[in-house]
Amino acid sequence: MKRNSRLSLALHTLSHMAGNPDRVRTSFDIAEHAGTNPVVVRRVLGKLREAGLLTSEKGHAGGWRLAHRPQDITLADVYLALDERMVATGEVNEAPVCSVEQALHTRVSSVLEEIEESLVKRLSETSISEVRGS
Amino acid sequence: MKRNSRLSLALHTLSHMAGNPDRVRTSFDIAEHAGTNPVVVRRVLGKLREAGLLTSEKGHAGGWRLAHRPQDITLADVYLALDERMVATGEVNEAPVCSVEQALHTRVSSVLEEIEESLVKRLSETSISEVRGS
DNA sequence: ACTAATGCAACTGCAAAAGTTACGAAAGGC
DNA sequence: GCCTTTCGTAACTTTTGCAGTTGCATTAGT
Repeated sequence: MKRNSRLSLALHTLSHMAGNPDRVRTSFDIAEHAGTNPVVVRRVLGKLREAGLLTSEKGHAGGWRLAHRPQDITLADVYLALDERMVATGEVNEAPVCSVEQALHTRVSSVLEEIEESLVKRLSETSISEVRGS
Repeated sequence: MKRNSRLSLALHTLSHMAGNPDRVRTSFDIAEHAGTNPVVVRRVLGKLREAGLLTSEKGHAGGWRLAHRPQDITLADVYLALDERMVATGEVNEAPVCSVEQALHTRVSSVLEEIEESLVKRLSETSISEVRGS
């Protein structure tokens, strides 16, 4: 797993959960399936819990579960929960050195923001329950 | 300079060149203005030369110059010359572990490819000569 | 009590990219 | 012809972000 690994992990996990929503899964099981580490899983899924997509329970028989029906969770929900912003950075030009750079930044940023929006819109058209069926 | 630093450097430099196309600039001058290092500048601008956007000359009075009229060079040309692909990765799933992951990858990749295309299209609408004027 | 799970903080390891140094090649001025 | 200036490029070092790891506290079920 290389680039966008957090997003990949999150989407992969939730897609599986969508196929069997009642089953509770431990970080350990998820990590094993995804070829990673329970702590990493908890870090990533923790963000999804903060966003209200998942719930987690401690102790015996604890683990992770979807907070909503699979068809009510879209790829955009997952993407936004991780606040990754693949396209636009939202960075602020700390020291706007020269006017050309400033103008350029403004111009490019607005394009990137627009593209970012259309990415989210596109992702919101697919729920995690409909990933199967190519 | 942080993320997308190569692209930032390239766009910034070319935008300046567009404002005074006949002036030859050395890597040293460009680096100084951009707050970086001549070798880094040569690395980045070298890609643009390969793509036919710039020419460089060695020796006394050598340096960098635009290969075309500023209005004929678009932001997309620069972006593509660096082959950065901000959105889509073009990565191939080396070991498609499970069918869910496979289906997910297919689905997400097609969205990202589409977004990548629209980014390039959007960037191609602006030339480096029209960066001024917010 | 004991065990199994999350939550979290701190540290390590690694890989990608920038930065740096060094040297060779070419072009022009003297 | 020699010297300076510039690019071209390779090799190395530094920085940085992130995954991975370890350790421990907390919580819940048996």
